[in-house]
Amino acid sequence: MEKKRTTIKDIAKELKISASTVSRALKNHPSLKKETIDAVKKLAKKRNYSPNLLALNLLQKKSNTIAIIVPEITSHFFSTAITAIQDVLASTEYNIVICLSNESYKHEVDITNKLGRIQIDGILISPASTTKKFNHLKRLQDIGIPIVVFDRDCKGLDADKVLVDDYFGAYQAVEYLIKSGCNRIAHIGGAKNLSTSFHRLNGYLDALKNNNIPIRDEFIVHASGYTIEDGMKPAKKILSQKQPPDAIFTINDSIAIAAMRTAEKLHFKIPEDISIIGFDDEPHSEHFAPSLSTVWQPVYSVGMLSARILLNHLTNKKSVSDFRYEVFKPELVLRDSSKVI
Amino acid sequence: MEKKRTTIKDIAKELKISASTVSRALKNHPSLKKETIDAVKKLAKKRNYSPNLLALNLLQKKSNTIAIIVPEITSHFFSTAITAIQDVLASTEYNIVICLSNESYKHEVDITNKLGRIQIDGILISPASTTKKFNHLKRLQDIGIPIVVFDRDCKGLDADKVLVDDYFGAYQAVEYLIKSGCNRIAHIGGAKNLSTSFHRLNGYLDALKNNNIPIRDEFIVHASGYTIEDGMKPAKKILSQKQPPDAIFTINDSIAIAAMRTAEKLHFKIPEDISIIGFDDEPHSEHFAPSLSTVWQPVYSVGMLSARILLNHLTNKKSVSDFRYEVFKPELVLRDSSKVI
DNA sequence: TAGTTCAGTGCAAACCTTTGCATAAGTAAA
DNA sequence: TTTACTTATGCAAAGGTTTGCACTGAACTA
Repeated sequence: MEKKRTTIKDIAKELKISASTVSRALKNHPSLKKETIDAVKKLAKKRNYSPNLLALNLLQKKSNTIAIIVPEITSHFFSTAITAIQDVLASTEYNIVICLSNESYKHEVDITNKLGRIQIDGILISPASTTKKFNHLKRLQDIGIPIVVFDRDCKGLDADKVLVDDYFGAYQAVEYLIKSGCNRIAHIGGAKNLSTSFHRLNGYLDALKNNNIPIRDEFIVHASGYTIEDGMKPAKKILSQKQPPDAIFTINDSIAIAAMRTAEKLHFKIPEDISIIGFDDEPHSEHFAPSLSTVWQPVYSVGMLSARILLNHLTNKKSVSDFRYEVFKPELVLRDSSKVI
Repeated sequence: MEKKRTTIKDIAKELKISASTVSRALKNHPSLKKETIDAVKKLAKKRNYSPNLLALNLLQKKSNTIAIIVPEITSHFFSTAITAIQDVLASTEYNIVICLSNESYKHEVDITNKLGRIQIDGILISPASTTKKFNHLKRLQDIGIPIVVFDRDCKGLDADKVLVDDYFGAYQAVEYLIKSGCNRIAHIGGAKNLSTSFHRLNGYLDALKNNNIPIRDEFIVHASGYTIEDGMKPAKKILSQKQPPDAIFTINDSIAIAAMRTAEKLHFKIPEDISIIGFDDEPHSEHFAPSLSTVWQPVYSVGMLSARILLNHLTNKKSVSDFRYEVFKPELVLRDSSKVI
C-alpha cells in the first residue's frame, strides 16, 4: 500500500554507482563528471526523491527544530508573538514546535525533558505562571541548547531576554489616572510570581507613592487567571466596597472588561464615576462599550527580536556567554473608559 | 563546553557489556539477569541518560510528530482548536508542530514538502483560503501519512473530515432576522473558495429564497480578510447605499464589529434601524456595544475530535481507507445587536 | 558420558546520509 | 617506459538504537 520512499541508495543502485556519488551529485560536488550529476538529478526528480531529514539530523546531532514554549495561545499577546516568531523563522530551514505549558510548571518540565530528547536546537520561552525554579531550563543550556526568554522574565536564569517595561507601562497608566483627578485607584493584578504582574504592581504602587496617595490594601486584588470570567470575582470584590474606588488599573484587557461589566451592573458610570485602564491593547479593545483605555505592548517586535537573537546564536556559536537583555517600552492608549485631562 | 550526552554505548563500555544488553535492560527484557538490569538502570540514572529520539526515529522511520497546519493562530477559532488538539495529544508520546500557512497556498505547499521530509506521522489541516488544489496533501497520503481535515473542507480530497454545519448556522441566523421583521438582509462574506464561506453564503441565500425574499446582488459583498479592518470597506459599501439594508449577516464576528461601527458612524441605530449577526461567538463578542448576536461554533469539540480521529489512525493502521465525516451543529446566540421577536 | 535444554549475553545488520581517504583509470611530462 | 598528477568514483565509518540470531556455559536428562 504505502509507497516506499526513494532513498539515495535506490538511486545509486539503479544507476549502478555508489551512494556517495549520488550524495555528492545532488550537492553539485565539483569533482564529479557533469554527466553523472545530470543523470543523478534527473532520476532523483523522476523518483521524487527528497532527503530523509531524520538521517541527517542523527548525523549532525541536531534536529533543525526550534521550540516555542508558551503558557497558552488563545490570548492576543502570545498568538501574535508566535506569529512574529514564525514570520522570522519561516525563511530559514528551521522547523518550529509550539508547546503549551497551560500555565503549569509540571507540564513545562515535561516539555523541556521531551525537547532535550529530540535534540532541539534552540528554545524561545515565556514561562508558566507557576514556574519559580528554572533548573529544567538550565539543564538544557548545559547540553548546549540556547534559550531566549521573552515577555515573562525568568529571574535568576542567565539567558537572552526580550522583555517589556511593565513597570513603566503601569506607572504611566496610574499616573494618568491621578492627573485626571482620580485618587482612589484600585488594581486587579495577575499571578503573583510572574515578573509581569510584579512589575505592573510596582509601577502602580510607585505612581501612588510618588503622588502622595495612600495605598489601600483593600484596593489591591489578584485575579486567578486572565479571562473575563477570571476577572468577575475580583472586580466585584473591589467595586462592592462601602467606599469604592474611582479608578481601576487592571493586569490585562479581559480583566478590564470584567471590571467594566461589573461596574455597569452596579450602576457606576464609566468614566464619570470610575475610570478603567487595561493592559495589552487587544484588537477588540477599541470596540468595547465604552472603548477601553489601555497600555499597548509592542508584541510583534518582542517576538521578532527574540527569534532574531536565537537565530544569531545558532549561526555564530561563538558568543555563547554573551547574553542580550532587551526591554521594549509600552505606550498608554487613551480611549473612553478613562476621563480626559 | 557542551557536555556530551550519555549514550547507550557509553553505559555499555563503562559496565563492560554490550550495547544491546543495555538497551534490553532499560526495557526490562525478561531474559536478562536481574543484577544486570539493576546495574544498568542505576548507571543510566547516574549519567542522566535519556534516549536519543533522533536515532529511534530513523530506525522506526517515523518522527513521532504530528503537524497542525492552520492559516493563522491569532483568531479565537484556530487558537482554540489548536488548544483542544494539544489537550488531547498532550498525554501521548507525540510532539506537535504547528505550521502557519498565512492563508497562502504557496506557503502551504512548502510546509507540506518540509513535513514529508521529516517523516511526519500525521497531519491535521485547515487549508489556506487560497488553496484550491490538494495534490500536495495527496502526495503525503500516498506515502502513508494520514490527514484529518478540520473546519475548512478540502473538496475532492479523500480524508477524514471534521466540519461545522455552516449552512445550518447561516440559515438559522438569516431566518431569525426574517422572523424578527427584517426583509432587506445583506451579507458580508469571506474568501470565495472557502467551503465555510460558500456554505454560509448558501445558507443565507436559501433562507431568503424559502421565505420569498428577493436576493439583491448589491447586498452581497465579500471581505478580503477576517479582521475588523478588513470589514470596514465592505460595511461602508453596503450601508451607504440609497436604500440600505435593515440587517447584515457577516462571515465572522470581527467583520460584524466593523459593520456595527460603520452603522453607528452613519447614524443607524442597532438593532432598531439595522440588525447585525456575526459568526463564531468569540469570547469578547458579548461585550461589544451593543453585545453581538452571533452563531456559536463548537470549536473545542472540533479540535478534540479531529485529534482523536488522527490518533486512531496512528494506533490501528488497518482501516486506512475508511474515512470519517463528522459535522457539528453550530448554535444561534441572540444578544442585543438583533431585534427581539 | 554424551546429548539436551535454557538462561544470559553478544554480534551485526538495519535505518539513511555525509565525508575523509583510498583507489582506479587516464593523461601529461620526463 | 616510467613517474607524477588529475579526474572521477568508491569504501567505510559515523551517528544511536533496536532486534533476530547465534553463541557460551552451566545444569539437567538419559
